Amino acid sequence: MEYKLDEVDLTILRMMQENARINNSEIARELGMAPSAVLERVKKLEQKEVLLAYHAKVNPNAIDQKMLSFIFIKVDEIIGDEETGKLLAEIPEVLEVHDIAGDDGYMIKVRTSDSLALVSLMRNSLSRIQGVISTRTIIVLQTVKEDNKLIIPEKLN
Amino acid sequence: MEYKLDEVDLTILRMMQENARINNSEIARELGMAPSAVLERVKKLEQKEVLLAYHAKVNPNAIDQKMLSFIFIKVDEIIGDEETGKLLAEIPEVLEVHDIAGDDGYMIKVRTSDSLALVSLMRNSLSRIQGVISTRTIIVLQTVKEDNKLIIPEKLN
DNA sequence: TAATACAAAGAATTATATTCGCAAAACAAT
DNA sequence: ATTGTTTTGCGAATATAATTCTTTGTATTA
Repeated sequence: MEYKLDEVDLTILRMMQENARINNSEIARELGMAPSAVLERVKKLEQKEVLLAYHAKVNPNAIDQKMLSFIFIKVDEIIGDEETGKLLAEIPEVLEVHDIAGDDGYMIKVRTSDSLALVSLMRNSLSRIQGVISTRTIIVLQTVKEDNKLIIPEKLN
Repeated sequence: MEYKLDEVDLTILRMMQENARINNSEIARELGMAPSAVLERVKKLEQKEVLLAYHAKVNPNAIDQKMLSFIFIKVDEIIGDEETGKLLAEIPEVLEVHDIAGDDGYMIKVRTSDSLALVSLMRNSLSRIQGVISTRTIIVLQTVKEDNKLIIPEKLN
């Protein structure tokens, strides 16, 4: 699909990326246009799948998800090609699944309560997925930054 | 800080994580309580830093950010300890900065328009940061899943 | 130039957010 | 237990915002 975003769209995206709960009226004020027009824009951006979702960022520590790790997963390319990624994505502790170059495998981002939960996840969920040959785990000691806010340019093209 | 979240709080978190633009009235309906009470809860959750932010998820392709990579950065531990992470976090293309175990270094998540922009970022931004010894780059071919929705339990403790 | 979108404005309506006072419940201390 | 204190929710009132719809202007295209 084509996008063709103008400056108004980009401003909306910038404001909503910063605060998804901002109201249309405030965006309208900022842009100097009517709230109804902003609403139309937003709906169009959703419909064009430029705006994909609105997520509240929950503090992991508050709900006892203190451990973060990344796991590299080597996959038997003959058996599980597309399928393995989908199966990985179904695991709720797995927040991200990336198909990576080079090692014919995936890198996944996983949140668990602690290292025990991580081990059990690896034993019970990961290794039971067809095509998974080996794993290498990266433990995160501390996260300095974690907002997935993109750089939204002033103008496109 | 202490959290002490009850079932009502967890339901609110679950609903807002799924859709940050949901309105208090709908949460109230779901919970069978008054909208004003929900509002109070939400404000308290924000104040306690359980709810950290509300982000719109923007389609990277729509704004010409087609390339995703992870970079492992080895750091001279004597020079840049805490400082290096902060400097990395200041780069707008850098979406995440994680202090990782083992290699005394960081892993960062980076979005750029293309590989050229990635190279220029590494030359101009990364290597100029004090303490950065070496880098290893992981190129993402395709992302299967990327929602950072946590598992919110039915009950805590 | 006429016809066809397309986008925005503005008014009207509906829905939601927010405030506030009150009451009930939970909690703590003695 | 009982008293005092804090917390939490309710419900009504008001303010604010979302949404719908009609109209108007502006591009776009044949």
